[in-house]
Amino acid sequence: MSDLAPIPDIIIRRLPIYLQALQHLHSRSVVTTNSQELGKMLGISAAQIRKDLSQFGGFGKQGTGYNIPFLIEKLKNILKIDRTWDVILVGAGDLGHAIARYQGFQNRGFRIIAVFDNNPAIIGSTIEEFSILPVSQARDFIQKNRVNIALLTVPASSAQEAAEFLVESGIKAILNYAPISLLLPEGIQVEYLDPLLQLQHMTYYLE
Amino acid sequence: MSDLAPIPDIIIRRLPIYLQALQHLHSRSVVTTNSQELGKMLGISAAQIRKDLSQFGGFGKQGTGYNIPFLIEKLKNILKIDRTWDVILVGAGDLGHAIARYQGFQNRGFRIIAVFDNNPAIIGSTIEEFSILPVSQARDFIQKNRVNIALLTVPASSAQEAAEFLVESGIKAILNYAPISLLLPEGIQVEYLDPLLQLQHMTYYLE
DNA sequence: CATTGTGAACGGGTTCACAGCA
DNA sequence: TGCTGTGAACCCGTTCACAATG
Repeated sequence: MSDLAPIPDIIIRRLPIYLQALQHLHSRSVVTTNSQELGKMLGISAAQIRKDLSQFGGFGKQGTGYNIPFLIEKLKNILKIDRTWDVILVGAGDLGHAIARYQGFQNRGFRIIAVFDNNPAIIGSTIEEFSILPVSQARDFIQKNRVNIALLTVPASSAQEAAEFLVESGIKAILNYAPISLLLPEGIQVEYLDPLLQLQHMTYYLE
Repeated sequence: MSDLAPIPDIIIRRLPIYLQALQHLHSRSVVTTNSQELGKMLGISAAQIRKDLSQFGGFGKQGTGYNIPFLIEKLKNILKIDRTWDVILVGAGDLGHAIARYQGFQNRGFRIIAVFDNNPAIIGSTIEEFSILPVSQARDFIQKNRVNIALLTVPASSAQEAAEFLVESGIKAILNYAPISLLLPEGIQVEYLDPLLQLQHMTYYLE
């Protein structure tokens, strides 16, 4: 627990996966698990799971394994998802519309609280309960509501510009749906979500 | 090019990213680039880009760098995306609907050619030009049309079962939108697409 | 006595530095 | 001269193996 050295990011990336598996077990009323069972579920070695979890403290019990509700709580703590995060959606095109309508985020710790676009033709129209706001109002909104996270669903051609504006406005983490790499200051979290990259990776192994 | 040893998967994963950057440069009519410029665009070291590309042959020219159209062609070859891949969409709930309507795959080397679901209430209804087919017809369809790739957008609770059925029917690659790990035979490609995992990873670094 | 937690060994990906070449 | 291609060095993540323990 005495983390003078930062925890490797690659471990942090696995924690949500562990959490997902644990919640799945929990939903089936399983109370205890162990590194071997988790490993089989996830295709990860038991040793790695033990080593990953041990970075944060002794969550397990020798001889019995891990208590699932307890470990879920701990992982949520570590990942800071023991709360609900407000996020904004920037870009109300087809993709943005689909995401705004999609209920998958709500109840899972993230809540879309506003939708922005800069197309005058759609500003003021509504998606679900959201009235589409002009991007020019985003800065005030972000600061007033202390929003840290943005979902970026603008076209690739304006993604860099939009991202820079969001960062200047106080956004600290961007989930980028646009198929383009963003260059942003150190310390800004960026994740990329492009199904095409994943499809293109898989085809290498086909035929 | 004499690959007795297989190319590490981590390199294959970077190729689509390189391709994306190259296509971006190409669209701006840039004809030549080099490892340093690409590295800056992508946040990857120049040495790594050179080493990755050299795995597949000498694509560059000392002193000048890489010819963009040539390198794009080569990467498409390697990734086998110098053709169009037919894919099926399995699961026509909200998410499946959004993906079926979304035009982002067409014209980028992948084409949805059918949509399946097992809910009698929606079988036969249409999304765009697709008539939703019963899953029971999927096996024949996959085999007749030699489909290799499926987008899986069923609920998490039925994803494992659906995936197994698809694999038995001949599917070789699954892009899994359901928030659950799949256990499938060796040799089947699986990619996971769950925005929540990415959001949960980013929150670790916030505040 | 089954399973964790962990130092040590291992393996492999990344960086370095420079020879080679247009 | 400028940039690629690449062996060697380095670094870091994974696996191994076992002591510790409830």
